[in-house]
Amino acid sequence: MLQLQVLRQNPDWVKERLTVKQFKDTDVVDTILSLDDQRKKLQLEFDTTQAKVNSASKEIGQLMGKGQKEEAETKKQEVTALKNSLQPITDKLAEVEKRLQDTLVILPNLPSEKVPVGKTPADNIVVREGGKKPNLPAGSVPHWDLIKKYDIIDFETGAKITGSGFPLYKGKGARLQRGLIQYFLDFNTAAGYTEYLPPFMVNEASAYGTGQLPDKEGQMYYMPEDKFYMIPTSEVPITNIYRDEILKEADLPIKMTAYSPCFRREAGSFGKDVRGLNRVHQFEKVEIVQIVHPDKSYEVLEEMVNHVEKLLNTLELPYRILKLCGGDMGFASALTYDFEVYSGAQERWLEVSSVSNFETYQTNRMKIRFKDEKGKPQLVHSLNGSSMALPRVVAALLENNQTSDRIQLPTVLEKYIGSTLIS
RNA sequence: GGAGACUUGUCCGAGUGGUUGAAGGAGCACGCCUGGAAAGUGUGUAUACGGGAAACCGUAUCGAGGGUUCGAAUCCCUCAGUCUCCGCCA
Repeated sequence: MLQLQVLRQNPDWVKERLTVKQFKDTDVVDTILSLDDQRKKLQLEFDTTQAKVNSASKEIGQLMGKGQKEEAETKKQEVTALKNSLQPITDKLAEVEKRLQDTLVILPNLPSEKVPVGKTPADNIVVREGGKKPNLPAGSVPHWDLIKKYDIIDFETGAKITGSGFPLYKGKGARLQRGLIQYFLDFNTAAGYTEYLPPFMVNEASAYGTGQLPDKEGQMYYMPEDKFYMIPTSEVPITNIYRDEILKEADLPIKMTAYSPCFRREAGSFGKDVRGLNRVHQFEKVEIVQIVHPDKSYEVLEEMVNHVEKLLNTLELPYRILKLCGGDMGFASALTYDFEVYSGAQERWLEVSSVSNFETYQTNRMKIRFKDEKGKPQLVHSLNGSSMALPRVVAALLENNQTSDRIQLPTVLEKYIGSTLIS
C-alpha cells in the first residue's frame, strides 16, 4: 500500500508513475486526497467532542465522590446529549475511513525511476545473458516426452490422485527435486541467509500483508472452514514474520531463505504455455527475502540478482536477465528483474526467478518498521526473489542435457542426487 | 474433540467500574558519582491519527472485534492464541 504522505506531497508525480505502470484511472489519486481531507475534518470534530465527553465524565466521577448526586445527574444528561451528537460523526468517519482504505489499496506500487516504459513483455529490457544455448542432436524432444521416456515424472497419475497440474515425481525425478531444494538452500545459507521452514497455509492478515489479498484472491487455494490460504510462495509466511514489529536499526539487514511447495490455482491459464512443467498448480521453490534499511534496498536488489545469477551459472544453463517494463511488473513491485533459462527442445525462454524491490509497499501494509537515529519509527524496505523455482529449471536441465539415450546432469548436483546420469 | 485457567507497555508484574496511558521492578538511553568500571543516584523511555512553527495539546489503543455504562484494562458476547487435565493420534 502506498503511503498517504507520498500522495499528499506529490500527487502529480504519483499519477505520472502510475501511468508508467499502465494504471489508467489516475483520478483515484484525487479521490483519495479528498477522502483524506474529509477524514481529517471529521477526525477533528470527533476528537474535540469526545474530549468534552471525557472531561465531563471525569467531573461526574468527582461529583459522585463528593456525594453531589443531583449535580452529577445534570452532567449525565449533558453528556448523553453530546454523545447523541457524536453518533453521526462516528458513523461518517468510519465510512470515510473505510472508503479511503479500500481506495488506497487498489493502487499498485509506484515503479522506480529505473523502470523502462512499456506495456508488454516485449518491452522488457535484456540486461545481460549468460551460458550458451545447447546444440541438441536431431531427435531431441521436449521435457514432457523425456519424463515419460525415463519414467521420472508422472502427470497422469498426479491428475488421478488430485487433478491436472499436480505432478507426481518418481525415482530419479523425486530425488532431483529433493537434491535441488537442498542445493539451493545450502547455496543461500552460505551467503548469509537464515533458513526457515514456514507454515504452508496462512491466515487472512498474512495474505493481505504481502499483497495477495484483496485483489489476487482467486489465485490462491482457500480452506473456508479455517479461513486459511495455501501459500502461493513462501514469501508470504516469511515476510510476515516481522509483521507489526519495530526493529532496531542494528538488526538490519534481515536475510531469510525458505523452501516451500507453492500452490497456485492459475485460473485462466491455457494453451501451450502450460504444457508439462511450464505451469503447474503445485511446485517446489526456494525463496530469498530481505528486510533492509530504506537507503540500502537498491544496492541489495543488485546483490540478490548477482546471487541468483551465480547460482544459475553453477547449473550451466543458458539464461538471460530482464528488467521488467512498467506494464509487465507485479502489482506490489517497484523494480523487478526476471531470470529466464533457455529450454533447448522447446526453443523458448522460461522464467525461473523474479527478484523484486517492494520498497515500503509491503512493509506499509505489514507495519514493519525500525527506529532511526532520532528514535523515530520508519518503514523498512522488503525484497524477495526466487532462488529458484524448480519445475522450469528441471525442464531446462532435462532438455538441454539430453542425448538419444540418456540425460547427463551437471556435476555440481552429484553431491545432492548421487548419480547425475538418467538413462 | 471435551473441561478448566489465562492473554496488561521492551520484558516481568500490579490493577475487578471513576483524574490509570496504566503502580512497582528489570532492561535500555542520558546525566551525576568514579582514575576507569561496578554499585549507588537523578531524569527519560509505546504506537497511530489530528491540531500546532515549536514547546506541547487532543483522541484512540491493556490479544482482536462488538456490547452495557455518564465513565471499562476492569462487567457481558463473539473470535483468536497460550497453558493444564482428559480423549484421540503420527
